[in-house]
Amino acid sequence: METHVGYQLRRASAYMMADLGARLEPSGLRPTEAAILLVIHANQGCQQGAVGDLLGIKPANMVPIIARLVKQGLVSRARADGRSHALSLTETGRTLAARVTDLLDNHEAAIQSRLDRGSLDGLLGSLTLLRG
Amino acid sequence: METHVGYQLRRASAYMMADLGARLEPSGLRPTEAAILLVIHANQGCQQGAVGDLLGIKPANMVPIIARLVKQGLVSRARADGRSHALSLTETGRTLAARVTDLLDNHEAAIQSRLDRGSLDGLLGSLTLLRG
DNA sequence: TATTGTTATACTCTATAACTATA
DNA sequence: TATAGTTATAGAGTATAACAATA
Repeated sequence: METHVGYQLRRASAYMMADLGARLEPSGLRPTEAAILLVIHANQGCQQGAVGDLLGIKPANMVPIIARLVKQGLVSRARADGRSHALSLTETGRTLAARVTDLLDNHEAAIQSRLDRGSLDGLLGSLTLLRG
Repeated sequence: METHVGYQLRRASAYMMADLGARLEPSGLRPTEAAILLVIHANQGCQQGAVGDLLGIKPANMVPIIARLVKQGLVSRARADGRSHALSLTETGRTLAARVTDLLDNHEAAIQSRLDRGSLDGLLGSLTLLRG
């Protein structure tokens, strides 16, 4: 299996997700929730569907995730028009987003410390080509 | 998110798993089952726990997977000692393994066609460094 | 008619804890 | 005591189909 890119990709991704999940634990967020929080933070007032499109999450799966973030007091929804909601972070949400950004930076630093600069750039380029 | 290795890894892996799942459909196997089938094929008589160790699958999760492969008539178990089973492929299992190998080769070829030789080698090297 | 979001549901993979049987 | 496997259960992420409300 060592020369199978697909398999190595899967194993590396699984390892990273486990690392990220552990690092995010103090935030109380799961990886997907953390990603959504940061996307909303960077795009205040965005629509739910747009966030899903950006992260590759189907509309049907966005619903319970957003509902939980709202319930936790991190995200607020304002009626944009009759069928869409504008999402933004609450004060609590913004504070947590800053914390999550730090945790995620630590995670990325841990990954990147295993590779030299050239390998990192090459890896990012290759992954982008494989992404879809 | 474009410069986050962890995130790009996750997206690339998800895309690949979807592709692999679709390509394996005619075999009736899921990606994890296909990997196990090929490992047993390459290691006739191996123990269940050894397969799990190799693929990073916990013992508790191996149980239903192997049970299903046995039920499908692809894998047979022989008592090795009182507590371990030696796994091997049935005739049907070997035939399917050959087919699965072809499907997996197609999958890998599709991935690798997006990268040049140097990028591919670099990617495999980097993924190995990140794997654990 | 097309868009936005929702409900309900199922599947795949993974994780932990507690257990049996054997060595 | 340690090993191999098992049972039961939960969680996280993703998928599809059918639907309501709005534009």
